[in-house]
Amino acid sequence: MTVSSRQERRSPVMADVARVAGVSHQTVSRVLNDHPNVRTETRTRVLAAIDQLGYRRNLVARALVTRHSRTLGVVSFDTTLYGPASTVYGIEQAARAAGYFVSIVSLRTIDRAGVREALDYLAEQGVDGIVVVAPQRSAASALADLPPGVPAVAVEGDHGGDVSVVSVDQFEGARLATEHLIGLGHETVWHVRGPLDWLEAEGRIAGWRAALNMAGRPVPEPLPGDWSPRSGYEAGRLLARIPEVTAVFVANDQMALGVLRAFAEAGVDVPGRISVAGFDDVPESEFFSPPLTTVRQDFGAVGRHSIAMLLKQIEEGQARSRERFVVPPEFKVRASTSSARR
Amino acid sequence: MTVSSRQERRSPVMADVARVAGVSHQTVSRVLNDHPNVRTETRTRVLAAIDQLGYRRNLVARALVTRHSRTLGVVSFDTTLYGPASTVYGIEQAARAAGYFVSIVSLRTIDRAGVREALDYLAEQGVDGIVVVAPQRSAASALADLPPGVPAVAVEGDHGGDVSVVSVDQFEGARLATEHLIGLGHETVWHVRGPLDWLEAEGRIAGWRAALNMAGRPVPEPLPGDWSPRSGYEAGRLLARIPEVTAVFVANDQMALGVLRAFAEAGVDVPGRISVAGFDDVPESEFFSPPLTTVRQDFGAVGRHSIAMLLKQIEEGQARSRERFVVPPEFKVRASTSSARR
DNA sequence: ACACCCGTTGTTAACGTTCACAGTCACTCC
DNA sequence: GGAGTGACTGTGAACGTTAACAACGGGTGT
Repeated sequence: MTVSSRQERRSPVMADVARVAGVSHQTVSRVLNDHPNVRTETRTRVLAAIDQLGYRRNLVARALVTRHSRTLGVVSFDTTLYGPASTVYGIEQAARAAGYFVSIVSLRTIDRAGVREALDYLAEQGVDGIVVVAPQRSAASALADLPPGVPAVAVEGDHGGDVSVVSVDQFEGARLATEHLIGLGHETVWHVRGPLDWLEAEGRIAGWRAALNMAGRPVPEPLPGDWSPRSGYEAGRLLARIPEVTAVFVANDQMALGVLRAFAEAGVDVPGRISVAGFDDVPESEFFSPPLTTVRQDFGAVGRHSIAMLLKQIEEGQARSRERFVVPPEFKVRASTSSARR
Repeated sequence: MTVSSRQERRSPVMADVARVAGVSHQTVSRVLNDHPNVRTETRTRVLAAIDQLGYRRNLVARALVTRHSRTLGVVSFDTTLYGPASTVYGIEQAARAAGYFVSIVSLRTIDRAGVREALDYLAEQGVDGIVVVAPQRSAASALADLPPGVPAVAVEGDHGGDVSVVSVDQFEGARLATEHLIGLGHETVWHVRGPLDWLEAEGRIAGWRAALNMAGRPVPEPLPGDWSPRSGYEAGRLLARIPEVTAVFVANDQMALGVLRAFAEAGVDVPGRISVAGFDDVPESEFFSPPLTTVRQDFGAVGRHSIAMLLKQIEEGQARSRERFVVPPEFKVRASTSSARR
C-alpha cells in the first residue's frame, strides 16, 4: 500500500484541463481569455474539459503575472451611517459592473495611524486602485499617506490634496434649503450643525451663512451637533425656548428627527410655529411627523462617478490625477416648512 | 544613449532587499514572518534595508504559494438597509481584528443566478471562507451552490442546509414584544409583517402568533409590508380605521415609523388609543414621536460570532460544519406602548 | 515555384513569494 | 579529539497563471 494515498484531491489547474482536452495549457488560457485565434472546434473541446473537471481559474496566480488584481480598495468610516453605507453600496455596484472586486476596510476611528495602516494593508494586497471615503478634515493628512503610484480617488473630502475628488455640493444644498426658508418669509434661519471636523458640516454651514448674508439677514450662532438624533434632540430643546426662532436648517435628517421630537415634547408646532429643514433625504424622512423638507444627495451617482474616475486613471496608466466632480443636490419640499406666521 | 531608459522604477522585491542587506531572500522572508532563528543583528540590517527601499511585501505572490489569501468573501443584499449594513460592518470589524481582508459583493436582486455568480467570483478570487448574509428564503437554494471545500457560514438564514448559521432569535424577540403588549391588558395584538420571502419576517410572525396562542387570544390577519416606511404607512391607514385595534406589533422600525405617521394623520393617539411596538432598534427609534418600544438586535455580536465560526472551520481544516448560534434579542420599552384603555 | 503572411498551436520563461532541505559554524559531551 | 547538537543562513524548487517567441501548415501573390 502506497503511503501517499492522496485522498485530498487537489482542485484542477490549467494543465489538467489541457491534458483532458489534448491541448497545451496556453491554449486553455487563450480560451479563457477570449483570445481570437483559437479554432472553434478546439475551443469547444477545451470548454468541455473545463466543465467536466469543474475547473475554476486561479485569479491569484493570474494577478501575480499580470500585476493587476482587478480588485479595488475602499476605506470608509462607520458604514452604519446612511450616507457612508449608501456611498459604499454605490461604489461596490459600479465596481462590480466594471468587473472589479471591492475590498473594504471600515474604520471606527479616524486617526491618521488607522488610515495609514488600512492603506498599507490594501497596498500589500495589490489593489489596482483605492477609493477613500474621507468626510473628515482629519482624513486629509491621512490622504498624504496614499502609497505613491497607486491610482486613488477621494469621496466627500475635498482637501485640496493631489487626488481626484467626487462629492455632493454641500454648499449648494445648504443654500437651497436656507433660501427656501427665507423665501417663505422667515426673518432668519437658525442652524444645527454637524461636527466641525467634517467637511460636509463645514460646507453646509458655509452655504447656510452665504444665503443669509446674501439676503442681508442676521446670522445666529449655529447650535452644535454630532449627526446623532440625540444631539438634534438637545439642540431642539434649546431652540424651543427661544421665542424668536421660526425656522431651523438642520445639518442632517437624523438630527432633524431629534429636533422634531424635542419640539413635539415642548408643544412647538411644526411647521406652525417653527419650520424645519434637513439634509440627506433618508428613506424615513418622508414619514417623519411632519414629513421633512430636506436636501437629497444622490449617493449612487457619487459611487458611479468615483469608480469611473478611478478606472480612467487605472486604464490610462497615470498614477494620480486632480480632477473634481461635483454631484448637484436636489431639494425636496415636504410638510415641515411653511410660511412664517405674520 | 541606451534605448532601455527605465524611468519606470519597479517597486522593490525581496531580492532587492536581500541584496541591500547582504543576505539571501529567504532570510528576508524569515524576518518578515517573525521566524525565531534570525540573529538580531541580521534582523535589524534587513529591516533597515526594507525601510530604505520602501519595500512592501506582495501578498498575491504569498497567497499563490501558501494557498491562503487571508481574504474572506461576504455576499449580502441591499447593504443600504440598517440591518444588513450593521451586520456587514460587524463582520468586517471582526475579520480585520483577526487579520483578514473582506471582499464584499452586494446584490441588488436575490435570484439564484446572481448568488451563484457572486460565489463563483469569490471562489476564483481564492477567498479562504465565505459569509452569506441570506435573509431570504430564495437564498436557500442559492446556498446549495456554495463551492465545495470552501468554509462557509450563513447569517440570518437558517434554511436547514449543511452550513453553519448565526442569527438573532427572531421568534423570541417577537414573542417578547407581543407578550409585553398582552401584559399591558390588550385583548389582542395586530401585526404588520415583513415580506413573506424573508425568514426574519416569518420568524417574527411565528413568535407573535405563538404568544397570542399561548395567551388564548384571537389571532388577527397580519397586514402585509415590505420593510419600507411607506408600506408601514399604508398598513397604518388601514389599522386606524379599525376601531377594535389597541395594539400593533410592527415587524421593523422603519415600517413602525410609517404606522406612527399614518396614526398621527388620522388623529390616533399613540399610545393613548393604540400601542405600537417595532423591531430592530435603529438609532432613530428612540426619537420617533413617540419614542418606540422595540426589540434590539445585536448585529455586532452576529458579525463576531459568524467570523469566529468561519475561522474555526478554516483553522481546523474541515470544509463545512453544521453549527448553530443564536444571538438573544433585547427588549426595549419606550413610550409608544401603554396599558389598554378600559 | 518561391517567398510571404496569417491563423493556429506549443514551448519556455517569467511573476515574487514560501517550503524543504542542505549547509556552516560554534559549542558541548564523552 | 571526534561526534553530536542547535542556531543560523543559503539554495533550489515549487505555486498556477500569462507573455514572448517559435513553429507549423495552408493559402496567396508574383
